[in-house]
Amino acid sequence: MTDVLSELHRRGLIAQSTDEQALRAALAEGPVTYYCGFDPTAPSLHVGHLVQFMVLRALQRAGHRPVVLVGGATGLIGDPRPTAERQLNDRTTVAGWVDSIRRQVAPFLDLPAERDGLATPVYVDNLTWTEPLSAIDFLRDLGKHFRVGRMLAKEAVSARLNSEAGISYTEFSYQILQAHDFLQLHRRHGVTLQTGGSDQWGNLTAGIDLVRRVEGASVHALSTQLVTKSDGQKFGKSEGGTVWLDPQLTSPYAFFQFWLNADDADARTWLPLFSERPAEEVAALLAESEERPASRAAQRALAEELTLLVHGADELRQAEAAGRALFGRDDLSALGADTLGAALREAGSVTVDGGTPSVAQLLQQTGLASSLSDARRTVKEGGAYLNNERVTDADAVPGEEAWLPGGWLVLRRGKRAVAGVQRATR
RNA sequence: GGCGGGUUGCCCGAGUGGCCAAUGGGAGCGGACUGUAAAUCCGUCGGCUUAGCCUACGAAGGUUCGAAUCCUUCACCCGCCA
Repeated sequence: MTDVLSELHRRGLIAQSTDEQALRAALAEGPVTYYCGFDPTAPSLHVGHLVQFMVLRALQRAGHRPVVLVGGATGLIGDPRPTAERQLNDRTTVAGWVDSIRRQVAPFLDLPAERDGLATPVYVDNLTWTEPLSAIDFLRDLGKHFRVGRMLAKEAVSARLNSEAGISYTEFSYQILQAHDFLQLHRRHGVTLQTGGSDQWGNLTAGIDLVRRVEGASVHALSTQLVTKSDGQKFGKSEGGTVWLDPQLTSPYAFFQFWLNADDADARTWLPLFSERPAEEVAALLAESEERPASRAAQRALAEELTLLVHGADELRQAEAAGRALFGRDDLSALGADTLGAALREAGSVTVDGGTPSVAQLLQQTGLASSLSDARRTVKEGGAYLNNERVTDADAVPGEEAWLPGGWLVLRRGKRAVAGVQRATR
């Protein structure tokens, strides 16, 4: 059995762990059943969640057994964020998100299970055991094991107590529910290890304490390093906002572009985190990036590997081709209708029927501009292009000669944001 | 329950009757430079049928020719006291 911990360390994935000697021994001894939870706070997971999958996959590859929890119950309560109280989402919304996230998680672990004969993941929803829990049970059976002093000392809670926002009793209780999850999974599936983000450390240890008190068993926790950006901004945002894993919310093309556009400094720190290539290959790519930054070797490797993982081979091929076509030096009219159409559909496009709208309207309809005012502003700033030519009049309507083969217009905002407009055929 | 402080645009934060769509900083967006990078500089940064109009400063009312600014009530947050 390979030493997973060493791999995880090498890749910079580990932030903290409980007694590493003991954990290493447990992992070496035989298959360990481990879990990681995802709360449904949005319809989709985003790139920030990928770190968790990297850890889950590495453990699975090393012969251990994954359990994936989707927090149908905890999603209704809300894990305290450092800044402010969460807005509660209604039950049907959360239930819908549980389903979509559950489906989204599948390819990460099911595919290796199927293809490489690794352990098949078990999927659970904590609503199963949290919903039937009465207030009496909650307070008597669980509450008694928690000391308020310790709960208050958790960073997530103390940060909020010291902030203007304060904290509600609802969110204060969150750690008890997550600790309960660990206990339930320990009982039901023999789970002895929980992984999660470094911001989850308090919740992870709450679970360990509860299992020890109730079952007298010693279990482990592993937290992942927070992925950062060199300029201090939050990881996982791009021009269009959050980079989602759901292709409906973030197209495979946009996903690919997100990685390709990473800062040099970021790409180098992210590559070991997100790449499952052998260590020597990663080292070679980093060296290449260092010597010839313009090659963007690290960025390319990230874009290719992760698009393949999240969206599959077909989508990767199309995303790559689209990028080549739209950012190529070639004249747009030199592209064939097929290439152009495929690229623009990948980048995002709209169809117009009837009269052609003005440039400003098209910018807004394609989502390149958030409003008509924004579109006009963009044109005024010289940031709007039609078929690679700068547009100067926001109210101008593209003439007959503007339409490219296949009935396409190529609209661009700034250097990178591209969208297609197709004329309806009738 | 009482007293005090607070709630401003994506975020932080000025503004205490007209010159306020609201100073400043950050983020975002665009331009120049580049490598579809970073840094830097410049511009921009509520919406619309864009030389004009509409909606906005926790919510609802009120005073006033005129309110983010004054008054009343409500909601929420923070602190101190019971």
